[in-house]
Amino acid sequence: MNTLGDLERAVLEHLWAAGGPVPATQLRDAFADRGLALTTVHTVLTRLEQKGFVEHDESRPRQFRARGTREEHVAELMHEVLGQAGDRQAALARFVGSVGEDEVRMLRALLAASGDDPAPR
Amino acid sequence: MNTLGDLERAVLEHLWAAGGPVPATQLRDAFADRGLALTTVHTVLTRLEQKGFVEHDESRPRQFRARGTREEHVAELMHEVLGQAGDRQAALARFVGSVGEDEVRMLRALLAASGDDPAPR
DNA sequence: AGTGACTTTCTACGACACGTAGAAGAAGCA
DNA sequence: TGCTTCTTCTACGTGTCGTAGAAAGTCACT
Repeated sequence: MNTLGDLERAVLEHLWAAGGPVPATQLRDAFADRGLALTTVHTVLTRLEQKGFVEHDESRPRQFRARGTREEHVAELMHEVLGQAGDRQAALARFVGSVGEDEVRMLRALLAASGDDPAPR
Repeated sequence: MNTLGDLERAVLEHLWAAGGPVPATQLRDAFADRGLALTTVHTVLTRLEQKGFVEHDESRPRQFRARGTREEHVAELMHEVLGQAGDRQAALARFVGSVGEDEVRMLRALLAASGDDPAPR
């Protein structure tokens, strides 16, 4: 399922934030506080790629980028988690019940908007 | 966060399904197909207890039970996951957007029900 | 009180994931 | 061609998890 280590997550987070493609060296510099070796960054990127979270092009200094956005990822994870519930309705009810006031409004708006609209992207 | 191994998860699942308190021997028998030793079950239960998922009483053959329901757990996980999103609204939008037709209706009902009611608990 | 059965605790080992990186090979540039 | 940088290969240390043996504790019954 979704097992990402701390560094893996941090790197993926950085790629999400970057938006565009990023060379490994830039990631190493971004985590300068940890003093990571470039090979370490490469290893992590390779593992993230194996897990399907990252891809790279074939330019000389390779450019890495996240596949999908952080929000897509989160939504997907929420689905996976919800899938673990025996009673989906009950789980959704609890989720909605413990969500903030503002978020409830947000949800109402979203549900109203996607009224009979099929495939809202 | 949410790191449960396969066996840990299976045991917790069983406790959730059982509803009530369960002795370790019963769990061992429930997983007879795996031929687990009783001590193995105890180890797993102890670890689950350390992680806050399980508790036991002090009766002679100890009775173990899950803290909280599976649905509570799922709802909590969904919150944790949502918390990882930078843009909560975008994540929620994606989540809602990719949820089934029936579940959308369910959500509408839930949101309508908890109208202006504060603290649904 | 003593013995046998069952329960709980302690300790440990193998497997695997992850953080970490050195060493070697490949590619580009001066 | 030689130097520099990038990429791949391999590996080690640590932590978690599945697994369980050994030891210590508790109970019931004779």
